[in-house]
Formats: sequence, structure tokens, C-alpha cells
Amino acid sequence: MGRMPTVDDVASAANVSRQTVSNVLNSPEIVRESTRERVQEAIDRLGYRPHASARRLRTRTSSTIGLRLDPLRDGISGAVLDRFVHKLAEQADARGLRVMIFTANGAEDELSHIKRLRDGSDIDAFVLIATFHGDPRISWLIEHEVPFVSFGRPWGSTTDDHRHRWVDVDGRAGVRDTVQHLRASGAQRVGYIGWPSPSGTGDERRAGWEEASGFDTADLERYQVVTLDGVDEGVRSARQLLAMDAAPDAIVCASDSLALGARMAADAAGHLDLPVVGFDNTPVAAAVGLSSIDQPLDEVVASALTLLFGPEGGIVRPNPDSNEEPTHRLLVPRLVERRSGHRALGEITGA
Amino acid sequence: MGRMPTVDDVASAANVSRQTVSNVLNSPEIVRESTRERVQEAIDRLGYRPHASARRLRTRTSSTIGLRLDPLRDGISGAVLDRFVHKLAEQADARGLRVMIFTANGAEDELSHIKRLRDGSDIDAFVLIATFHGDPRISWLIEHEVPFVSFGRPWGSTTDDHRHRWVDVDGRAGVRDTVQHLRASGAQRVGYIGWPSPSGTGDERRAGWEEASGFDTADLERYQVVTLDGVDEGVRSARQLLAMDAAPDAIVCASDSLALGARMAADAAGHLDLPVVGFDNTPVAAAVGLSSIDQPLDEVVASALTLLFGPEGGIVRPNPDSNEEPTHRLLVPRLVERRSGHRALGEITGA
DNA sequence: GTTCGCATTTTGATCGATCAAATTATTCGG
DNA sequence: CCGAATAATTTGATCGATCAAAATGCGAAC
Repeated sequence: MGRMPTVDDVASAANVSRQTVSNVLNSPEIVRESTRERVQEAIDRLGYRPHASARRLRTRTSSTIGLRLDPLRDGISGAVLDRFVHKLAEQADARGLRVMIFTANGAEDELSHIKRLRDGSDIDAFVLIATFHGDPRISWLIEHEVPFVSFGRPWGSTTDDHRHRWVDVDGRAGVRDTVQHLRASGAQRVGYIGWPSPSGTGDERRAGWEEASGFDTADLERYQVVTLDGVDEGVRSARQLLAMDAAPDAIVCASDSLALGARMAADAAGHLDLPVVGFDNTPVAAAVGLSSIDQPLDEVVASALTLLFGPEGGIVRPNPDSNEEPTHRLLVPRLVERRSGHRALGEITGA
Repeated sequence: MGRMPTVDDVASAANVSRQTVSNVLNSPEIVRESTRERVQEAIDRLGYRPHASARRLRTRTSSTIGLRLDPLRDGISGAVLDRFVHKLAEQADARGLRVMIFTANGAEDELSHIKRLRDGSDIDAFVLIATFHGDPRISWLIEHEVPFVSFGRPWGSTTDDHRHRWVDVDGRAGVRDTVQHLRASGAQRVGYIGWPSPSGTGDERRAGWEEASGFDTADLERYQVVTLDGVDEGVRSARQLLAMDAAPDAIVCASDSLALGARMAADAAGHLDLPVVGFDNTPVAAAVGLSSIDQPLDEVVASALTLLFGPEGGIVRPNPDSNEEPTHRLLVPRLVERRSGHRALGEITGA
């Protein structure tokens, strides 16, 4: 394999100067059409491709997004982030951006990675996932004016800092709509299985249930179970709810793991028609025919990139100035119903 | 944020020349100890980090691995590749390598991405996953002497081409060992649920079952079901097997999706103790307590990197010369048993 | 005390592109 | 047909590092 052609090679092949070749690539509108065609023809004929590192050295931008992969989760819910990663790669590509991934043990470790990648001019902007209360990454990035966007709203103090661009899914609205839908479909008492507080996302989802459940304070206590995530936990919690005097006739869960357990417990207890709804619409939910609240990841990713780079561009925008455009987006998830009309898990296990 | 320090800044701070600073970073052994310390101190004090693009421009290497993410799978099994991606990022990091991801629609599209990334000197080496029979990527990469390694053996003609470095998991041995183990534990007739031929991995797994099953030709036909992947398909296939006259008393499946379906069908039919084994040991298998054959992904990734870069280095090695060292590794998966002693799916649904 | 050899450090050139400014070509009004 | 204004193109410098080769220092041998 011979040496790769450079701008100079193309330039002499097309009888123009380097800069003109560069202009054809980067600002074609300022080059006369006849010249542009001639240069383009030379580019195609020689198979020229700009050397990414040389360009980056000069322009001081890398057109690369950094993304930290979270520690592997044993649960089912990890799949959401995998889908997110995939879609980010897809859409970044469409904008001519590259995605570089890395892993880290904890926020501190991640910060050192971020510094290294940032200082090496390897990466222009970062995408953060799984933000949490008092996240040190966020304050550091703001402090050092590193462009970033997070999937997950800022929990805590920096909520209204316009320098923090974020996208999130309104779990509260998603659960609220779902509960309303269930009640409109005839459910009298919608129970809830969720995670212990404080948990940013978990608390929001619970709040959605509380708003739409129609329960008084006492019943709000009775009709919810607080538990860690997991299938076993879902089984136990659902059993507990179904053993009540006026047992719930529908159950909403904070995750698909919990919902899967709840579904199994409900089926085992003979409640084949009891609606059970999970969250995240993971492959598992689809595989076993479980209703679930789906996060619109396409929109999440599109919004994240728009906040970072603007509607079209592929160039990093400076940190947003105070009160121009919104620096965040809150998207509404939608319920994917799978139970009615679909072969039910219960039809199988009970067959 | 002021301008980042460069080698020259460090050099004048430590009263040495640029090159000495460069040497401290890249060949510390040739710098006198006292000088090295002085320079190092200046590096630390100024917070200097080498500019990655500048270095790459000069050295013509990027220390970056390209990885294409497969199209999203709706099934449960996609999780294996996610774990692979994660572990690759982890181990690459430990070697000072970066991982860049991209997506593509089909092998042709992927090739054009590969060309672009390669020609832009963005990427030194590629990692391919999900290889298939007559994979055009492989021949192109070999042809153009682009370093690469695949997770997945070459199916078909190029099997013994030493220029193709690959790592794979010996599904045949994994299934064979599992079947032997089941028979040693008392199973008389081990059934098999797998995918239609031709399927590289699928055929290997079936072969493992055939070798260890102890069946004659006729029974080999009777005790296996051929079906596409999916939970529903697993349910149907298991029902079919369990309805036989001398029904199997253990079932091995080509995937966790199938196994989950089979488990559910077996439980529903009252065979709570019937061993069902899946493949891939996905989070779902762990969540519902399903036995599964686990791919040693840590070793897979470690082997892949070793084949590409050598035991320690972070520099791309030239394409392997003919018959020096092995250019592939075949790893043996191991069975993770979850049924015995573990709370069974049956205990719940049957409770 | 010179000289040779080795260890250590410095200097000049270069990687491939873009920026900023200078230069040349073209258009248009009068 | 000329000169100014604008369009198009070219030239010189530069981004930050490493390579290759030259220069310097230093101890041992003669």
C-alpha cells in the first residue's frame, strides 16, 4: 500500500494550490464552479482523504464526542444505556462526528479520564449518562468550560445553571399518563412498586403515580412497595400487594425487572388479566410480552446533539450564553401496551 | 482557561530542550535520572499533557481501535456484544488505547466507514464482531493490510489464512461438556433446541450436542428442534419435545431466549426439576435463575488485544508473518448452573 | 594531556492540514 | 477602455509533537 495522497498531491494533479483544495473541502461556495469540479475529480481519482490528525492539530477541534460506559449492570435495565450508545453512534455519524468510549471506576476516575482526553485534544465534548445528586463531573466540566450534555437532569443545586445542557425523559409524566390510562380503562386501584428514596429518577416516577392514583395519603402508603431493583424483589413486592384486602387491580413498576417479577407473581396467583407495566421497554419486556413505558431514545439523542452542536452543525458551539435559547429538553415517554390482544405470559405458564 | 502548555513550555521551565521533554515521555531510559526528575516535576507543575493529534500526525499512529456496533437486536442475546464492547473499552484503556465506535447498515456500508477512518489515520486497527460466511470485510482488510482481529472465527474459505487474526469461543466444546455433565448427573435423554443451518455458531453448538448426546442417527433427529431465535419459539419447541413418548429429561438450547421459553414451558407442564440450559449467560438468565453457558469475555478481549498488539505493547504490530506464532485463539466457555439449590422459576410461578 | 567512545542533550526538518494575508483575476459602472 | 470593487486563488506561517542527525559532555585508556 503506497503512501496516502495529501492536499499537495491533489493540488498539483488539479493544477491549483493546496489552499484551493482545502477550500473545496471546507468552503466549497467560495471556489469557482469549474475549479471545484476539477479539484473534486482529482480528489476522487487519487482517492484522497484528509488526514484527520493534521486537521485537528491545526483547527484545534477533534469532532469527537467522549462517552463513558457505565459499569456493567447485572440487571435487565442496563439495556437502555446500550440502546442509547448505539443511537448516539448512529446520529453522531450522520453529523460527521466520531464517538470515543471509555470506562471508569467512579466519578473521580472518570474525571481523570476526562481531563486526559480533553487536554490531549482528543475530544471536543462529552456526553454524560446516569447523573446523580451532587455529581462532581458536572461542576468540573462547567468550571473548565468543557462542552458537554447530560442524559439525565441535574439533581440538586445546579438545576437552573444554563451552562449545563441536559436532556431527560419525564418519568413523572410517563407514569402519570399510564396510571390515568389504566384508570380510564377500568382499574380502580393502581399499585406501585418502586425504589427507595432518594433516587432522582425513582422519586419522579413515584410522584407521577401519586398524582394520578386518586389515593388519599393513607392509601398512597398502602398501595406502594419500596424495594431495590430486581426480578426477585418484584415477585415479593407483587405478592405483598396482591395479598391485601382490597388488592390493586393494576400495578405499575419503576423498572422492567420489577415488572417481570410482578408479572410472574400475578400470573402464579391467577391474575392473568391484571395489568402490569414496567419502565424502559427493554428487549426482555418485548420478548415476554410485557407492557412498558418506552423512553424515546431517538429524540433523546437528537436533542442532546442539537444542544451541543446546534441544529445542523458538526462544530462545537461555545458554552451557551445566558438566556438565549433553552439549554435543556424534557421528553415525554409513551406506554407500549403488550398485554391485550397479545399472547400473555399467563397463557403459557398457565396452559 | 488559558492556553495549554506545550513541550516548549515544559522545556524552558525545566531548562532543557523540547526533545528531552519528549524523551522523558517516550524513552525515559535514555535520559539521565536527575534530568528526568526535573522535567517530570515541570510537567506536573504545569499540568502538561501531550497533544494527541500532533503526536499522531508525526508518528502516523493513532492508538485507536475501531469497533462497529451491530444493528440493535430486539432479542435478549444482544447483551453479549454489549458486554464485549464494555470489556474492550476497559482493557484497551489499560493499554493506553482508545476505542472509537461507529455503526453501519450492512457489510458494504461498514467497509466504506472503515476506509474513511483508516485513510484519515483515525484508526490503527479494527475489531470485527459477528463475522459470517464469505464476510467481505475480512478479505478487504487482509488485502489492504489493515490490522484487525475478529471475535468470531472465519467461516468458510479463509479459515487458515494466517493474516486473519481471530478469537472465538468453542461453542461445540461448551455444549458437549454441558451435555456430558447432564448425563453424568443422571439425565438419560438430553434434547436440543437450536437454529436452522447454515449458521456458523449454531451449527457448532448443535455438533457439540450430537457428539455427547449418545443418540443414534434416528434419535438425533427426534430429540432436536430447529427454530428461529425467540422466547415464543422456545416455548413452542419445548412443548413439542416434552410431548414426545420418551420425552427428554434435560434440554440444552442455543440461546438464552430459547432457554427462557423452554424453562417457562417446562415449568408450566410441571417439570420443575427438568434441567434447561441456555447460552451466553445474559443478565436475563441471571435474573430469572436460568443455567447458561458463559462465554469468557474477559479472556476473549484480552486475547484479541494480544493478537493485535502483542502481550504488552500498545503499538500496532505489522501483519503477522507466516508461521511464527498462532494467529488465533479458541476459548472454552463454561456452564453456570443456577437451578440446583437456587430458587427456581418454577417455585415462583407454581407457588 | 589528548583522544576515543559512549552517554546525553540539542538542533533543524517534518508530518498534513488550515489560517491570515497577499496576490492575481474578473466584473462592472462611468 | 480605465479604475475601483469584488471574486478567486496563492503564498508564507503555524498548530505540537517526533525523527534524524549533529553537538556536547564525560570518563577511561594511552
